[in-house]
Amino acid sequence: MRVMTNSIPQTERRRDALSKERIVEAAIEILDSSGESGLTFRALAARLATGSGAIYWHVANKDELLAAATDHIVARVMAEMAKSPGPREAVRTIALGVFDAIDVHPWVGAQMQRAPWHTSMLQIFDSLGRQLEALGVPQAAQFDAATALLSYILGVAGQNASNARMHGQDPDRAGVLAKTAAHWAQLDAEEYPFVTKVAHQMNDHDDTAQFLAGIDLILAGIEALR
Amino acid sequence: MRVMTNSIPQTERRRDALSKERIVEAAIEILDSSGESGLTFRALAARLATGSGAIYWHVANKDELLAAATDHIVARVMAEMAKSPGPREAVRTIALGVFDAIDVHPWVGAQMQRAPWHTSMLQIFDSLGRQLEALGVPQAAQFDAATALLSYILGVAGQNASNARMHGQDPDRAGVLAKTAAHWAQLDAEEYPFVTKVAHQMNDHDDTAQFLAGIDLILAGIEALR
DNA sequence: ACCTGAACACCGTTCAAGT
DNA sequence: ACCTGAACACCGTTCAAGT
Repeated sequence: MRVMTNSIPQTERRRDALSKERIVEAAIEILDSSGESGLTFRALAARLATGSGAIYWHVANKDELLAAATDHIVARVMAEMAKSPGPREAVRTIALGVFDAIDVHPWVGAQMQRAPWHTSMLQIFDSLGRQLEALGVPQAAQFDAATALLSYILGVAGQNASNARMHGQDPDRAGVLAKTAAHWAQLDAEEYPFVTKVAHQMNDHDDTAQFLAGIDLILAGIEALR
Repeated sequence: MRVMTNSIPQTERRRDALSKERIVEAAIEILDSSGESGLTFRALAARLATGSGAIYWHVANKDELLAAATDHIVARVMAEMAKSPGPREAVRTIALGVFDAIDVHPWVGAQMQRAPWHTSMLQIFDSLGRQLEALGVPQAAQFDAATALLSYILGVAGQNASNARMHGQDPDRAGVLAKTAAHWAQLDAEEYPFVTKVAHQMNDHDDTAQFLAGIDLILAGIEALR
């Protein structure tokens, strides 16, 4: 008769055992609450009630940790993406999904910039590219068009990330905009004729609407290719 | 009779005296040769044959140093910009000037992302915006259009910076592209139908041409606004 | 196999002490 | 007024030692 051991099988660990998943989840929580500068291996180890070296057993280094955290967010975005009727709407939906995710997790924007050809970016790139055929874009132009869309999205993503870095979790978004508008308005009109002219538009300014306006501009240019 | 001191007037210092200008110049040299990670106050102090604390007498902190270095590069780009005949060409010239500067100084791309509303960025933003009137863009749409152009430029800038961070001063750009193309080609065609389709285009790939193709796409969209 | 936590080799920044 | 360089408070990462 074989003796049954009461040891826990390898696939079924203690609730509080360390794993890459738990580490990534904790990292995302720290990134969301304390920003990019708040994520240190010491802070992460403290939250997981372990030593900083233990994390290195599951994760190679900080780059891999940030990449895994970004993958986690992007995967969720792509999964929740409802099928859209037309290709034009699909592109807007993808772009908006990324934009909203970065609004909630600004550090994702910085990470996307840092590793633009990582898996999570390739998923977005591919789903953008898939729509271009349906839009009637010639084969030869599809690559450039998809790259343009992705570059624009990454540009806005990076700016949102740096805004968050600068102003933290500042709830007074309107106040920041008003301050910028006032600063622009008082610039030398000889040196900055355009900025002084559009300064007032900074006040009643909708980030999301402006982002979509840019997407529409590129889409209009793409449709002109036919 | 007043005694003439032989002390050097304040405006005319010793050749090797420290100054913000000399510090910024040295910082740019280090950034160009060793990349962003090479610029430390210790390395900078060593190159200037002084103590690290001395730098802080002329520069508040590392952020100010990076901003000043970026201003220096951007100012040169904007100054060398020849007047272009039409507004369409002017936008392309500005964009190309920024693109080329970032090609030589990839760290500028990262810094532009970090501080998008700094003086040097405002100059670019303004000179882009000035062309839109001549393009016949309605007043209400000019702000969005200029922002879209800048966001796209910043997006490409950030990607170039991260490429440089990854591959350093790697002269084998073609080899890197070939490697990426090979990687894309062997991806699962079910999961990445678009990426696998365009993989071969990564091989004979011209960064500058692709960047300008994106600018032209946005310009075509802008011209459709009339 | 996995975890601990001290130790190492760095950072940016400060500051008492010099000239 | 400007410079020096040791010191401080951090980092990411490693690794001998534990379980």
